[in-house]
Amino acid sequence: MARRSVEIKKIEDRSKRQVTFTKRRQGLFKKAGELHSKCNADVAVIAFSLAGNAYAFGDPSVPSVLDRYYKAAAAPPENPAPVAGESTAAERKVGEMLEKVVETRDGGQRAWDREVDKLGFGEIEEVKIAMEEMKKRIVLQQRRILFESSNLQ
Amino acid sequence: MARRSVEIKKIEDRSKRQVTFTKRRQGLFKKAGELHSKCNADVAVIAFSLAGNAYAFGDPSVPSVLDRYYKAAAAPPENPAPVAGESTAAERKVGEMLEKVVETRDGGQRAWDREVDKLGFGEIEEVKIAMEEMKKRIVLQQRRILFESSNLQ
DNA sequence: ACTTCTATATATAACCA
DNA sequence: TTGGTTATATATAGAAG
Repeated sequence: MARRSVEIKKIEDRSKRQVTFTKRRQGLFKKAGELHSKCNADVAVIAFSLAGNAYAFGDPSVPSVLDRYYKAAAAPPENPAPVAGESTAAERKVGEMLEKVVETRDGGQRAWDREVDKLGFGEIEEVKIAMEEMKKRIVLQQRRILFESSNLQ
Repeated sequence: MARRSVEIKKIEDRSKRQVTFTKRRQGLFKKAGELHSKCNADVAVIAFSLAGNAYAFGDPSVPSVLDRYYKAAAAPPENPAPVAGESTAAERKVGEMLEKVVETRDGGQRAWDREVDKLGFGEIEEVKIAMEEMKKRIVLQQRRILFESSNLQ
């Protein structure tokens, strides 16, 4: 690359690091664009500067590539959609509760109540925390949907 | 780069294109990793081959970078995270209910029940349908989280 | 298809403005 | 900060196994 050998270690000097980040980011985006035009491959690159600024590049667009990625990652052909991907026991529990409530379409207003009643006393707090996490995810997901068509930089 | 000049145009020969894609993808991922280690920058790269296979690289991980990206894209500094990005009235209602339940951390097992009781008779069905939609999103989201530590490649 | 192996094109670290 | 210039390090197209 340059006048000295590559030195894979972190650059300490803030100013130099900023310059290097900018140059390498440009190079990375250019490479990504070439991969797209030469190989007709969809590609997206996202990078955050230390300052916290987001830079993104996508061909044909960042959101389209990310959507494709989520679909590919979420539904690998050989795994036919295991019903719940919950990662903790409490989250699994919440998933089960939602399942039950959703299934009870005929049902009284007490569907939620019945599900909650089934919980042991100690589970309540765990489930609430899990619920909180899950709600954050829902909000994130919805923000994502809202910004489906937008592109940074 | 190589023995001839670069030719930005699409490579027609399938076999050559495949080889070029693999080589350039590796190069791109390597560059991304260097950007991370040298500049301490979070970075993600996603590429799809023409065959439709997904390849992803992320430091510190693909999902963490994507989450950061969505937050940055969805919450520009002047919009301080509006609590709900729900798109329908029923989904907004579900969001409010979740909020209430989550807030009642002290609370009895009846938090859900109380929230459901507040609904008008006609709202119940709408809320259930919204819940169903939201649950789908949760499942998708959770599948996504499952792939948090994995790097396709 | 997948590896090495070059010859050469590009990218870029250090300078300098 | 930003934008060149240049000397070198890397990346990679094509070839050959």
